[in-house]
Amino acid sequence: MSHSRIPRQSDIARLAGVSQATVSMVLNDRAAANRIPETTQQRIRAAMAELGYVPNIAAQSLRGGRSGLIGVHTFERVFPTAPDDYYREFLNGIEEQAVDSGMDLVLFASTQKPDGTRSIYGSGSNRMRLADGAVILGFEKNDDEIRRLADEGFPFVFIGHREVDGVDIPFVTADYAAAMAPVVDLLADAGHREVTYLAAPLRGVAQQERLDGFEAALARTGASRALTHRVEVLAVPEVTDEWVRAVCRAGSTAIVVETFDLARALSTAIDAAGLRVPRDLSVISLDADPRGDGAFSHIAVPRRAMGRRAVELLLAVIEGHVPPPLSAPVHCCPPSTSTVGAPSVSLPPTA
Amino acid sequence: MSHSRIPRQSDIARLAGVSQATVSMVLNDRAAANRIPETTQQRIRAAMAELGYVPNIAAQSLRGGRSGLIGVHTFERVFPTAPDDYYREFLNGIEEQAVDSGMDLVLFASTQKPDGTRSIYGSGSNRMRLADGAVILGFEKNDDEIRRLADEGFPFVFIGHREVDGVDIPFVTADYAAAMAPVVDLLADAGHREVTYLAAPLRGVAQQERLDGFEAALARTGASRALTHRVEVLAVPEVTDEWVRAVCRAGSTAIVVETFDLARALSTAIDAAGLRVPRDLSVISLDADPRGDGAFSHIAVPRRAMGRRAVELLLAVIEGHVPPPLSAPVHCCPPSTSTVGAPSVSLPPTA
DNA sequence: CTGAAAGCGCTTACAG
DNA sequence: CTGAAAGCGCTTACAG
Repeated sequence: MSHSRIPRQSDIARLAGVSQATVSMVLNDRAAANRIPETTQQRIRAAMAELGYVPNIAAQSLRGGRSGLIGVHTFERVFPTAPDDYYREFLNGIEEQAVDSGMDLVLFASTQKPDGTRSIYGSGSNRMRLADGAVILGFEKNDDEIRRLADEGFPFVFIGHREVDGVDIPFVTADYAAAMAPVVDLLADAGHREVTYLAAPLRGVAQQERLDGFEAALARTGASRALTHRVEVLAVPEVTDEWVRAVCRAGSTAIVVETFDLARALSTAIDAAGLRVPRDLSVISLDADPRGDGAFSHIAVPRRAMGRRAVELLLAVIEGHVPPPLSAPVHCCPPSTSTVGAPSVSLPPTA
Repeated sequence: MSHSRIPRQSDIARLAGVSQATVSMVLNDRAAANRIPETTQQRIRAAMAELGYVPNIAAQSLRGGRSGLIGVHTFERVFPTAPDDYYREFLNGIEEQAVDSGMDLVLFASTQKPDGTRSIYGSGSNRMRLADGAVILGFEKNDDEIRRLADEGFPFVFIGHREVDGVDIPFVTADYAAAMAPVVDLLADAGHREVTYLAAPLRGVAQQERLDGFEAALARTGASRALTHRVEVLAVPEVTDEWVRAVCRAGSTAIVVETFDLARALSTAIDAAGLRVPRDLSVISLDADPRGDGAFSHIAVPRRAMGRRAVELLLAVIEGHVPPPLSAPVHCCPPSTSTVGAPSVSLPPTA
């Protein structure tokens, strides 16, 4: 337990018999450019190994260098208590790419205010500047803080489509519009005339893009295929067998369900209503169940890929390689057909 | 997009007509100590507000030593691909306490080597020093790296019981030994004479402590209650209805299952064997299902509480308040009785 | 090929 | 009551 003082570059320099600046050069691979002889480099590296040298990130960062840190920020809590973490797969992807890129991740927990929301500047100081850049995700957004961040020239990217007046925001989004076309085709091909779109009450960017994409696809094919839709915004507890029966009675023969938690509730409700999919009702989910055992045909939002892509994009922004605005679309997978069938001709049993 | 330079203390000082040092004093609430007049303070605060001043963390950190960062390290991957993340609840707890303590979290992704393992010094530099201290968790351990870390005087705590020769490691563990006593009592009280302990093949610290605790509790009450046990180490796919029948035929009337994934498999297998719990077989799980809908009575490993406690402990270590060695036990909750009944008198149906 | 020096933005004794 | 100065550990021109 020697508790030896943490070595700094000057310690290495002394041991290797060179100047501290030379140590820095070798460390930063500027050795070749500065024509430092291989033997000197080896001596320096040996000294670094012997003393167990590790750069002081704060000093590097202050000097203008890189910290090797990628920030992850949400304007709400990162690890929700709910068992099905919406952020989970994004984080997995971010982490994977961080591993591949040799970066570490900073989760900004200190920015959380008593009300549970998170603020970049709320604590009085922008902790984010510790990192070389940040990936920002989540439902909430705060245009003022985003604008200020951009104004400071801090590199960041969003997961999900974001637009803030006067700021060019690089973001990664899934190509919902493209993914919705096959969904609409599938339903139209099967002969459906009216579909109910079961939407989540929390209208985050991802949710809205799905609905917009769906309606756009519908409009595009509207002329040729006589498929209409109605939208219902429901919370999970509201998705009951009663509701399912009402949907059928109202004339819908298919349901497009927006999120995996609604899909779970819908599956239960359909069972409770004594209906069978796709015999009595066709269903497509616009989100894969993270548990991997979703009841319905679905398109899968490629969250993990989006997380990976966000880090790649951020790294490019940090390098200054990206002329904003730039978005990096990620394709969704098309749905399979198993829970889509022909429209039911008979009305379902009432109560 | 003014890209106005980020204001620093000297900018405020100029605007307020004071020196930069005075700005620093006001900022750090040393104004009173230094008897700076209220009017001057107000002028300074007004200037800070006007320029939107935010302290530079890197500079503060460089000067003061603290980074406000808590490292989280595992010797294996942090975010496994498996849907049921073993680390998940620990991380939730760590994050919660970080929020409460105003610290940020660093996930060391850069330390991952191509084989998927993670090494503190493997990359040539100890990135961990970037943080004020670290919480280390997971199955794997690397005594050499731990020893070196301790030798450097770097503050860290473990989640899970760890012992390394020559190093006093502060850790947080659940009090498995204490939690096993009621489990054994429950089974003995119900009249069971032989119980099968279904153990996970991955013998991590937590697993071993559970088994040790169980056997210790058995030994303690062994004289008075005639309860014997046999241990079977099985992977999830090996937990079949066949196996369940074999267990019953061999004379066990109860099963203690070590982990939640084994518990899930066991539930399916028992159903497949046509048996009912607790009528034909009593079962206790030694781990709560993260999904929250486990089939059996269980004791719950307080992972979230352990995560929180680990951060608290780490902060104490960082402050130098803790005379190592120290362990912070966390109690398990006792099991309820609903899936424990009297031993079945009849043998189960064969095939 | 290598070193001396400036400076990143801050805090903290230390003088006035 | 306030300012000038040192120094935290680094990187990067700039001289030799």
